Amino acid sequence: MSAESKSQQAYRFIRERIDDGRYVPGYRLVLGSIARELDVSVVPVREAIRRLEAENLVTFERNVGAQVALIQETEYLHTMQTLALVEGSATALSAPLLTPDHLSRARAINERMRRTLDDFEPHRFTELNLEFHSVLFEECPNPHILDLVHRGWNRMKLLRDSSFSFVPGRALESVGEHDRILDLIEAGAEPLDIELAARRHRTATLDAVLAYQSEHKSPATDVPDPESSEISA
Amino acid sequence: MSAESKSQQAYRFIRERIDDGRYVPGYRLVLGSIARELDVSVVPVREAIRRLEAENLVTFERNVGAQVALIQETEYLHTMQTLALVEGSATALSAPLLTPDHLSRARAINERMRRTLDDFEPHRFTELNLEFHSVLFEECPNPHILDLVHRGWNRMKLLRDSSFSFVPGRALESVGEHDRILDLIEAGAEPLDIELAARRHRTATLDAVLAYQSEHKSPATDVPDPESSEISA
DNA sequence: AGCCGACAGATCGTATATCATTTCAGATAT
DNA sequence: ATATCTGAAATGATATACGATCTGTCGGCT
Repeated sequence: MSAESKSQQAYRFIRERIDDGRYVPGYRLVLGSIARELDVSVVPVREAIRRLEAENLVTFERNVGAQVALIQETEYLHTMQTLALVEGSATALSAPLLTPDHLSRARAINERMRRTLDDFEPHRFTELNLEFHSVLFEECPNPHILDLVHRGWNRMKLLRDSSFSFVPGRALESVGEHDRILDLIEAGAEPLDIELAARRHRTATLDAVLAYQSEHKSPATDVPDPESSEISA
Repeated sequence: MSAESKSQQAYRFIRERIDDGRYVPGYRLVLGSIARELDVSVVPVREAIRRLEAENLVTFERNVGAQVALIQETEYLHTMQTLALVEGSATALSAPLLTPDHLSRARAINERMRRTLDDFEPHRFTELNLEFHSVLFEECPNPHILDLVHRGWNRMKLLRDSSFSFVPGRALESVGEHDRILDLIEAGAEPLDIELAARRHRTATLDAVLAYQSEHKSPATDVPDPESSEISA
């Protein structure tokens, strides 16, 4: 009894690989290859790719094929701007519903983040950052907004280049802002104040990233060669 | 030379019917029937439905089939809350980019809205309302946020019951708020003030709708009978 | 050498066919 | 009369097959 349809299976298969970076942006998704790898026909794979396309994780061009979405800088800006908006709102909506338990868990995660700064672990820092906000959003009463947050995060993950998500000088400030947001929530601040604080938290990170980028004079995003990231059979 | 793939054709076909109400919420989308009607096979139709599913316009259950999405009251609340958020942001982002031409066009539409109130034309009013905001969003620099606005509108359209989108006593206020928003933009107000004004504009409408609903004691949303809304061949 | 067109391989797009699951009507038993 | 069973019809899910389109390469021409 397969509890999961083959199209769902294909969806998870591809999605997993995009998330963990095995399929980098620009990697070409060939229907036939994926179908063979999963031992299914191309029809369910097409469906899976269509769904990923609707989620903006892959682009699909007629008679050409699909590839993991490439993020351009301007695209990145728009995504982060939207993310700031929905994260701010999600935080404000959740705030009045958070229990002391939530808050203490969030503080604990934040402490761990602080510790990852001593050892230099950008990847772990980023992970914990998502965990931190996930705790805050656990009680979010509006699933739509939560869904938008997740979409934003997924798009962010398409940037494997860590310089897009971690700026050394910025990390400490970020941890401090987390604490301040928790303070606001604990103090029962106005929802709008919480919303704007959370929003600024994201936009400040964005600004830091952009400053860091231009400072380090990174050349334009290059398209990775699909072949070079082929999965070894 | 068909510039449009059959799956896109099927998508537009269904989408059109959902938008204009021929397929009411709850209407069952039978793959085979739609395929025959379009004289294509079921494969492209499935793809089209998957895409609509990703847009939350239809629900698709394994081995059971697809139907036009049903909106529950709580769902409606979440949608409107999200819409208030993204419309507010879209308005604020657009504001500094609007030319006098945009503003005068918006005012003209708003005047027409005022006129529809004399004659009782709720449907026309709702149409013009979308037009009004569309003009404001023409220059929106963030396509993601604009996309979210459109998704919100589409979901709103699933509520064919006009009492969900038009409250007689509220309409006049709404027109007044439009003018006030335009005034703010024209005066070069702070983006945040514009954002909050636009947000309140939507939430106020929502509140009015809910008050109107409970006042008129509408029974719980009922699931329309798919058969009763069959298209006459 | 560089440009252009034809060919071949790869890949996508869709129709058709078959299998699986659900649904529902009608029969049967309690 | 109600509940349950059963089997056929409807519908969805997937595999396979074939045609269409694209892409890149090879050879000829200027």
